[in-house]
Amino acid sequence: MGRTAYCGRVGPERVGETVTVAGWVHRRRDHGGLVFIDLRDRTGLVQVVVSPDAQGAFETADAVRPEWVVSATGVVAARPDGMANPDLLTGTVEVRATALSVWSRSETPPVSPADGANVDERLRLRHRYLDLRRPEVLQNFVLRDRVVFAVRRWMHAHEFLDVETPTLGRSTPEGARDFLVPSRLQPGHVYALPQSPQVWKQLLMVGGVDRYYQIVKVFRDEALRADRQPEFTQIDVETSFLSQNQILELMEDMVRSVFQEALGVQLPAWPRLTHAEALAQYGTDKPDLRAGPPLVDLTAVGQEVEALALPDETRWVGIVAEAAPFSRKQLDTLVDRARDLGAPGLFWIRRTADGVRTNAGRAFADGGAARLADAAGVRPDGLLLVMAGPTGAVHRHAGAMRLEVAAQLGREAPGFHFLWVTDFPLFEWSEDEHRWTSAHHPFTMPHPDDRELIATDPGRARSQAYDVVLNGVELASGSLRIYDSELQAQVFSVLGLTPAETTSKFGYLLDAFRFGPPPHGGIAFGLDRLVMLMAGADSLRDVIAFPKTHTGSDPVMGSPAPADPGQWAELRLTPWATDAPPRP
RNA sequence: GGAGGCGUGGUGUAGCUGGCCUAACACACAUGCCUGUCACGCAUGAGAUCACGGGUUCGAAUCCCGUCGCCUCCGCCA
Repeated sequence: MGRTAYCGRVGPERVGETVTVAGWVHRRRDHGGLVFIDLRDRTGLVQVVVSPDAQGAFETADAVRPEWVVSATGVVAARPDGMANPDLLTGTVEVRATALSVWSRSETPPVSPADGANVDERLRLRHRYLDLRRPEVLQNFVLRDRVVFAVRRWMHAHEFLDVETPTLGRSTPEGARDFLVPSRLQPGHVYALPQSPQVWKQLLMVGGVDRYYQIVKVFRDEALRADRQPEFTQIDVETSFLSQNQILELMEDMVRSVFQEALGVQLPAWPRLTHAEALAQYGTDKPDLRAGPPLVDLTAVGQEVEALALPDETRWVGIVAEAAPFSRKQLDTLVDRARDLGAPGLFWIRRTADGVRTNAGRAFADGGAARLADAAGVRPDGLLLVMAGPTGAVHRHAGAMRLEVAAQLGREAPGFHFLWVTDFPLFEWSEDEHRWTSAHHPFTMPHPDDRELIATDPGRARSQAYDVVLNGVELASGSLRIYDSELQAQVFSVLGLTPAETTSKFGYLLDAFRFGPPPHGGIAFGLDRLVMLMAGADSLRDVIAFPKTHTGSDPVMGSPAPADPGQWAELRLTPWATDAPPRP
């Protein structure tokens, strides 16, 4: 064996040297009397030339096939005049082989590393080892490594301790569905895989760790999406004795330094919006700042000019865009799309040389459409989309339409647009369960100004919780935590947890809080999402080496798989027949 | 839990308003020829129970029903 050079790094500076390169046969071009082999490894391609003078090697070159593993020894030579390949990093040189060894053979691969990505993704995932041989696939993992390394370097420099927490834990109420692991030693009892190391890291703060981080797998048994996997990796962080503002600044600095180090990108300071501002301006708690200007509040004018006899509290919201790219038909499509979202309707107002055009008909009193366009600052050849409805719903719909418009324009600004969203509500009303639930999690510190509201008007109480949003994707979520047992008990009671339940479910945390818990707070970043966005990928699957499919199965090993009867017996469990009726 | 899309040699697709399909094309593969190619070229050849099950029909890749798998979205995801 004895490789002395990576294929992709055999450059003109090595001309004259004898090297041994090793890797996979990418392509073979056999000219009868002369054989060219493109040899590929992690770093790229280099052309190996085998001529009939090289006895032994020539016969071998005749036999090799794509994806065989070979090594070639030879002199690095400049290519003859006019024979350079500008598409190849190593295109000005070639390795003139004197020896060629076959280390292993390959059957014809089901997905060809040489033939690009245009293959069914499931097949690529099933044979991920073949997919990974493609440099553009591996590249994402090179980036991921750089990101992780940059995070660790920053953390270490800022005195954060990497402390591991258990993977086998306890199921907790609230939040996502847990993955459960049955205990053999204690039949009938289960562990839960962590949805986050939340409670552990709070206990570490009580333990005086002061600054903790961990790059750690977490698990949530919920429906999957392009940006959601059942197991994923968090950059989990917790600190003591810092204000919310200090935490935000620290974390922003961390991400900035990671972008600088891993991508060479200098990020500007991140804007901050409160949750209420985000909803009002973008109709979502994860605004995509690339998708055009914010929503415009047109309530004052809208209420004045509307001729529909809408309720007094109706809010009016506008989206401003260029008109030119939208045909009449596309505008109709937008109206349909708004209905699909559940919005009552969508008016478009188009400003032309000779006034305005609109689909609003008699919805507005005379000149109403023009007045709305004025109020929204629509320029000539501009377009205004107007929606009306109750606060909240109309913003949500308009926010979705804003993204729809941006998608149709196809002009999302490039780059990384971060922001902080702060002051999330403490509670959300669950229609399903008919009770208050935590907007973030049950340990979230209420906003200091809203303590009274917890008892009197929980829905209006804000929390000291914050999110990092990047290009419309929720990238991180965190909060200051409650460290006072009484306050914690009050929050539990709003959530409808009885003292007996809290003792049984969270007693260990409440116990710890009896022994001097420091003020603390933290955050968790979705590492996979971060890398996905940095890589410009569309799916988490592109940045996870062996991802699960949409239905949670692993195409490589074929998990989940039935357990055999002996395993069930050991656990004292009996699986329900899959065709059995749902449990009562 | 719901909506939509897709499933045809190893791969990507065409065919899918039923018979002309004994399923076409490209790539890959095999054999042979070729000393400057780089998606090499040329010639010849092999390779598919059209995802699975059922139905309609004289006749189904094509129409209908169901199942499975994959993808996207809504619900869900503290």
